[in-house]
Amino acid sequence: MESVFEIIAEPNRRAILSLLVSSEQSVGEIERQLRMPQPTVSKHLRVLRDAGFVESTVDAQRRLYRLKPEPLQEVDDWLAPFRRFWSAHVDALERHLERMGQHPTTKSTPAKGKTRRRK
Amino acid sequence: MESVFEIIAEPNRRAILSLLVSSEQSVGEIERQLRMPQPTVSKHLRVLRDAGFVESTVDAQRRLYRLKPEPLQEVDDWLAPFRRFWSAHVDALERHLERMGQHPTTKSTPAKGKTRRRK
DNA sequence: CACGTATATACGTGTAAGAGTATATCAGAA
DNA sequence: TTCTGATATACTCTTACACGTATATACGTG
Repeated sequence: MESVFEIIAEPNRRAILSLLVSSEQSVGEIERQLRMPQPTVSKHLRVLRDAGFVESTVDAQRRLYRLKPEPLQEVDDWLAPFRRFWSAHVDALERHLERMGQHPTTKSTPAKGKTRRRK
Repeated sequence: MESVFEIIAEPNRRAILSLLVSSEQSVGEIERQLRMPQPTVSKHLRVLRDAGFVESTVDAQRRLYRLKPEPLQEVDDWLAPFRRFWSAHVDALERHLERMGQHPTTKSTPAKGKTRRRK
């Protein structure tokens, strides 16, 4: 499995991680909320645990899984250089649109702050 | 190929992206710097281009590839909730270490306060 | 034109990973 | 102990994808 990027390439695993960001969950809770078969959940949790994305504690027959920050921070670190790159790009684009006096995609961006867009 | 996460799961593609963050490069330059066979480079560039990670312009026989920000921003956006999560965690850890009177990662603050509390 | 350089694509192959099903393990209740 | 609920693992099957090799396309130069 190797890298953290391969781990989060799997959609179900990303779903599980997103679910755990709010609070810890048991396997059954994950299973029900994400509507995926229990072995699937367990197998993905195994992968996530081996890679350090989650940890678990035992509560009677249940296992409670919770998030661990390090691996995703690694992804975040990898993104750092690109973040610098695209903020420069956004600035350039804004200056360009400014000179053009046009706002084709954004409708009069209110004020300051980073203009984050989502697809 | 679907998602941006699957695209960046491939180590060679990440290497190419990292290379392009500094400036645009031709296929041959990428090939030489990363020491990978030319068809490999071209194929990965094809994937990256189809996914919107890069764009290319023609310069005689060469094609110059450069980075496009949007897909990686998508990754960055997905990371946002987790960032909030782990910054809370770092704070908790720091408070905990504070109570323990230890600073394993930061070199400041010599051993002061013997508040040996356990959780 | 022919030739060399630069890049793209086609084809065949191996391998790994996810899905589904069945079963094993383990804890608690009766 | 036996039964039930909760979770983990084993096994098979299928598919996707990365790779290597070969070839095609395109451009520039002699």
